[in-house]
Amino acid sequence: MSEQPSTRERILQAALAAYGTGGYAATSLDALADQLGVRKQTILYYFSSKQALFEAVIDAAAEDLVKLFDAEASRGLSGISQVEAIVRRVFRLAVARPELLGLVREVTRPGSLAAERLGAHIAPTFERARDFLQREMEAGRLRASDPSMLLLSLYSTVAGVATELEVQRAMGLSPSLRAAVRRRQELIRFLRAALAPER
Amino acid sequence: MSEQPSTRERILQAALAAYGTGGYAATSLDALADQLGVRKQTILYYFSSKQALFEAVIDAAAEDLVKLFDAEASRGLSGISQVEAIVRRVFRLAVARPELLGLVREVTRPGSLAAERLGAHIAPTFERARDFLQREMEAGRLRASDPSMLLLSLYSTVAGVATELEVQRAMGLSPSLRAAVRRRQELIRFLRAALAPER
DNA sequence: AAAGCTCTCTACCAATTGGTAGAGACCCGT
DNA sequence: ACGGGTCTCTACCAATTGGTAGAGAGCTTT
Repeated sequence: MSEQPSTRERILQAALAAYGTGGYAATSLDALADQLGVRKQTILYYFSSKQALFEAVIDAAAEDLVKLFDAEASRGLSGISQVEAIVRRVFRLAVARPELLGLVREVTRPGSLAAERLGAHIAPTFERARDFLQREMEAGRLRASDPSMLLLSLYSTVAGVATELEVQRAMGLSPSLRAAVRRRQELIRFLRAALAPER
Repeated sequence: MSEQPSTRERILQAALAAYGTGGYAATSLDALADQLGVRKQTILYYFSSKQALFEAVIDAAAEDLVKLFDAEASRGLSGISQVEAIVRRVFRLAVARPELLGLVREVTRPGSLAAERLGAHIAPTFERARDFLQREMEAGRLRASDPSMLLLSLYSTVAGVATELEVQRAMGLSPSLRAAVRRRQELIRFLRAALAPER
């Protein structure tokens, strides 16, 4: 007997999907309500304004993301193995819930008012990741470089390969699941080469 | 005596900037017109609808991008040097015209109607890039891998590092110009490591 | 000077937007 | 039976949206 999600939860999920794919501005409350089989005023009962809904969506998404990464990071792997585990996790996420990464893209738009909000949630996780990279570099298990910068490169590469479906289509890459798996393997080879310490 | 841009050109430029940063849906014709000191109907005189303006913006942006890359690619460098030259070029572009890369992001949204249009413009350049990578791999000047996939990784990494300003801020990276230069150097080291053929 | 073309404007419009006010239905403990 | 939450609804509203119709100003051509 699976508990059915509350109306509030359903609204959050639908809004996350819509904002994460179509974008915030392009998603009207009416459209959202229609899709849920509910009146717009029901949404405004749970969330006092469109902006408030957006913020709630960001909070929910951030919580999911942080939980996911922290779970993966706490397994205590080392060096490239840990990076590889995270990459696999992100790819699984990109397949299962593409709208989550899409929302991050939406929020990190230049001038976005919501970027700070997401940043505040994720900052601790970033810091731990950076510290991890630094430790591993010092221990000689990763190629030495600027950890912040490396983290940015990793984020860009993984998020891009995982989410840029249209670009992949334009490049003639198949959007099938099997192809995505191959893509992940190629990416991991790419990252291994970039991260392996020099001998 | 520098020729001043025509009204049509000014509209295109302003629309490119607005769509490339705030996004298509979030930019109204009225806002655009205000910013240009012109009435909305003037815009609709040159471009029959908002959608038509968007398409014209995409065409103009694609032309700029293709011209830029082709110029850089025709210098006949080889292997990593060529990749490095492109990366430098993209960074210069990200500083000088951030809205151009922002527009690419906007257009490559999932489900975007305009993605095909941009793709059609850029496809030949992609193909040439892929052929280049393949040749260089066969010649042993780049690490062997899937050229399409490598191209996607390169695009994601470079575009991300060059454009994800909010993410960089969240990671505690300074947005100053000097910091951007260091960032580019770190990225090039990262890519060199990833691309260098195995010895 | 008249006709025609290019360009920007004023005046509107119907549809959609986010949001307010408040009624009614359901469920709970008393 | 009843009063008080909790929830979803109908009814509206002012502002903004993309878009139409057409006048008029300034050219150039005849």
